[in-house]
Amino acid sequence: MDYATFNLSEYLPYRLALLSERVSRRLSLEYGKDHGLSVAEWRVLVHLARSEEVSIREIHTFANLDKPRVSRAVSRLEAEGLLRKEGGKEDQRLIVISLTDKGRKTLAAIVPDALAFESNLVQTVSPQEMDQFLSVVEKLHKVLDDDPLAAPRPPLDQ
Amino acid sequence: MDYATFNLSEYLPYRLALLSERVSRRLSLEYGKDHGLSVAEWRVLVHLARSEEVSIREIHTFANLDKPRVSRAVSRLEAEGLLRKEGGKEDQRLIVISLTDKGRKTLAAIVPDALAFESNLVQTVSPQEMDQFLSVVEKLHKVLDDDPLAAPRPPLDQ
DNA sequence: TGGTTATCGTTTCAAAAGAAACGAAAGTCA
DNA sequence: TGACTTTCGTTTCTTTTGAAACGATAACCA
Repeated sequence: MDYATFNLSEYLPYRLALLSERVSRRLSLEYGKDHGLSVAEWRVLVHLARSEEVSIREIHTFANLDKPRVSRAVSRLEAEGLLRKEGGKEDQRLIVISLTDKGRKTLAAIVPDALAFESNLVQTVSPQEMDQFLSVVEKLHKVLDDDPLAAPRPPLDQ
Repeated sequence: MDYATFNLSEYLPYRLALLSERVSRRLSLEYGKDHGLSVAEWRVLVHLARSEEVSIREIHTFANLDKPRVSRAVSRLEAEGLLRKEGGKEDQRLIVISLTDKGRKTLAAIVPDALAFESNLVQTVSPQEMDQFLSVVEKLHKVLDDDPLAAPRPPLDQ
């Protein structure tokens, strides 16, 4: 009957999910309100901010989104004129995705808000505290990296 | 063009989501594989571990699940015989949910695995590091608590 | 070279999600 | 009392999700 001592609100996986869900939901108001973007569309767009030409596969790998989600997000962003899709020249299977001017303008409008949101969020956390926090995050990831049943960690974006 | 320096993989909300998604997905294998539980069903069940009789509303409040999700998870768990639903005596609107013996057995089987998963996850993190980590988590929550647009934080389970 | 295998992006399809509306049961208050 | 409001859990309805299958292209290799 030992399970009676189990406390959900102190269970680390739940705590991580709770914080992440709260932050994500609040953040999505930031880019969803004015620009009607979903989480997937936001991630696709900001990934494009740093890399001029990418494939679906690359976004899938770097932004922790499964292939169908990327495919759909890219199609929607194309339909709204924020990016363009072209057939690959070298490899015909690949699709070359790049930002349009409208996409660049949208990014230029959203990114400062997103950064301000992050700054506000961490306003009471000192740089040392954040370093230590992130080092714990890294340790948790490392354990999962060694677990064959865990999803692989996306590579760092450059 | 300042957005070109934006790096998704260093953006805190994304880092939180990435870690949480990786942990949750791996954990769900633990209780999903043998017992076929969804995240919502798992949360409902472990909330019941500590409180004998609860309502849908209470689970909704404490386990960070919206009402339809709780309602459906409870119905499925009832269909599988892990819990029972009874009409409230005092307040006829409330539903009194309690574990069955089968539910208790399932909990007794799953909770040790879940705790072992957590122990394994934090194996390389010292108690002090975890305390500091959780204090940063708390600081981030506090900022959201002051934000009227953020979802309210669920109260601590006792 | 030709046959097999792997990878690309899309689509299918069944299940899950969640905002909104709902009926039913309390609570409020003139 | 009786109208109005609030809260409970469920259901409706549309959208999203994601595993699996798919056709198309490229890579491998005997």
